[in-house]
Amino acid sequence: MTKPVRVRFAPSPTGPLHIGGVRTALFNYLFAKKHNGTFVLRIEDTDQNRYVEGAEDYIIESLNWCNIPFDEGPNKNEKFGPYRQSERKHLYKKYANELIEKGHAYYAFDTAEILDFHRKDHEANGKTFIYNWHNRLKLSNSLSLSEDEVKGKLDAGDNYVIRFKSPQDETLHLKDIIRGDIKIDTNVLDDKVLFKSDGMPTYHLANIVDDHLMEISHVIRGEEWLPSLALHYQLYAAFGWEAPQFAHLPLILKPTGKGKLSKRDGDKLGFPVFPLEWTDPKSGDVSRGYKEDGYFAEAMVNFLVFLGWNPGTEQEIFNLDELIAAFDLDRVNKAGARFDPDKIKWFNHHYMQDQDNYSLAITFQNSRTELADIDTQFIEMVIALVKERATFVSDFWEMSHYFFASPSAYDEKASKKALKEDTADILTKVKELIDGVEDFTVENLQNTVKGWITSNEIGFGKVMMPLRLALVGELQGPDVFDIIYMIGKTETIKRINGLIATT
RNA sequence: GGCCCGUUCGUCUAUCGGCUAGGACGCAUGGUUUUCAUCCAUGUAAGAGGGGUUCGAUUCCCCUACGGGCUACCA
Repeated sequence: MTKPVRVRFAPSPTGPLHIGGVRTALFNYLFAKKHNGTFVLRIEDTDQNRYVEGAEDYIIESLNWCNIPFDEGPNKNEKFGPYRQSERKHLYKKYANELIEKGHAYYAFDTAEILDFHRKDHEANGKTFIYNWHNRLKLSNSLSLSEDEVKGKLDAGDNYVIRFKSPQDETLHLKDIIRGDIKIDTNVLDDKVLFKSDGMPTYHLANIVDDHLMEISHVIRGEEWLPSLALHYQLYAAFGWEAPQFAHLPLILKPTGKGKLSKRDGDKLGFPVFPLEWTDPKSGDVSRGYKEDGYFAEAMVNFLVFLGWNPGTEQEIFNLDELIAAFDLDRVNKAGARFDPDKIKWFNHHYMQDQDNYSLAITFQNSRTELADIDTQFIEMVIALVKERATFVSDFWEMSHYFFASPSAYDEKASKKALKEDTADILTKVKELIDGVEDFTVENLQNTVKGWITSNEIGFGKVMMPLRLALVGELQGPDVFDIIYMIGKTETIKRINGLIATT
């Protein structure tokens, strides 16, 4: 009997969740669902200085919008709660003390200034300052100081941190599901701070303690955590706990240029890097979101899942259930993936076709004041006609405004192409033909006009192009007879007259 | 600088020693639509370099180069 699968997504509420975080959450979610497991959300807010108002709500709303809600988390199935580390503060000190008692950790009293001095000094000499076995006895800590001195400092209320005592001359064998075996020489590791002088644990301690307490079976996180894996392994060993399995996901890189996709790339590169729009509570700056930019959550999820993973088949379109069935950590890539804004548009166009026309109509109607008084069912019919060429709901107006209002001008290039000397005469005749159609259906309109064209050997272009120009104002859009049917006989005649008047 | 991870078309990727290196996005061309787009078809374009191992390496190993991450009392 294997342990039940429990995974967690553990973001820090320091701002809006960016697209890389969404992908990490998504992989966790898929893995959990695939194995009938539990997807936990834990808020890692141990750094009080970086806490941002509203970020936690934003994270939760984002997961919900993406349809990857957590099973356990703040205010939800709090079996192992609380799920905010700030609310678990009282827990961590005990574990830090346990490590000290076991000889795996120690008090350190060095000030930030002195450490900074050492770092700069080393850097100036082309070296790196590492706080570990080779110099810890020369620094101020419970390993270098006498018992009395340590007690004195502690009793005096001096600031202290608790550091992990990284061993000397050991080789660690780490396992990663995606990357395989990794060997690390402990001599290059530093004595990481586990417990800060402000009474809060660092990420490392809190993370291990909580993953253990919350019975996390698999830690699926970004590759930026790989360097910390050695420490985390040692922490589990020091506590005598069984470590979860680890999987470090490849990073998402900028579309062009160097480095990983960052929060600031959004406005710079002209596409959103956040799932939802975000207004910075301090500066008031607004960052675009995929939702507000008109992307469908399914499209974003489908796009994101292919960044670093593939099913091994040629299927590209997956709904969430299909993803759950197909997902496998063994098929996650090692190399970072560049973000491709064009491809997510392609997914969006695809998912646009799957959308319900009525829902689209309502969204469209709400987005334009011009449509306030239009019958939603009429809009729905318009959408059915133009949807196949749209990527976003925001494309609709541009490609369908003529269904709702007469063209205000005629496109110059289109006019040149469509208008000939005999155009007025032809349109006059077409107008009469249309006026004469009793049973006003697309089929009747088509038969009438096309029949007339054929029998008079006029040439379709000479008739259809100016007719389209009259109705649309330019040479674009769906079938002319669909447009005529939709706007009706009176309006059609009015628009034809409008064009004739300009010739 | 140190440590760790990586490297197949421009981009996302398939290939788990036998390859005429496949698919998708993008781009180009053609067809459909006597419009524009959609759609369809075709084309374009790749295993970083050098050593091994092997009958045979994109695939396994080593080196180099390049890319990425980490290097805080941040996560």
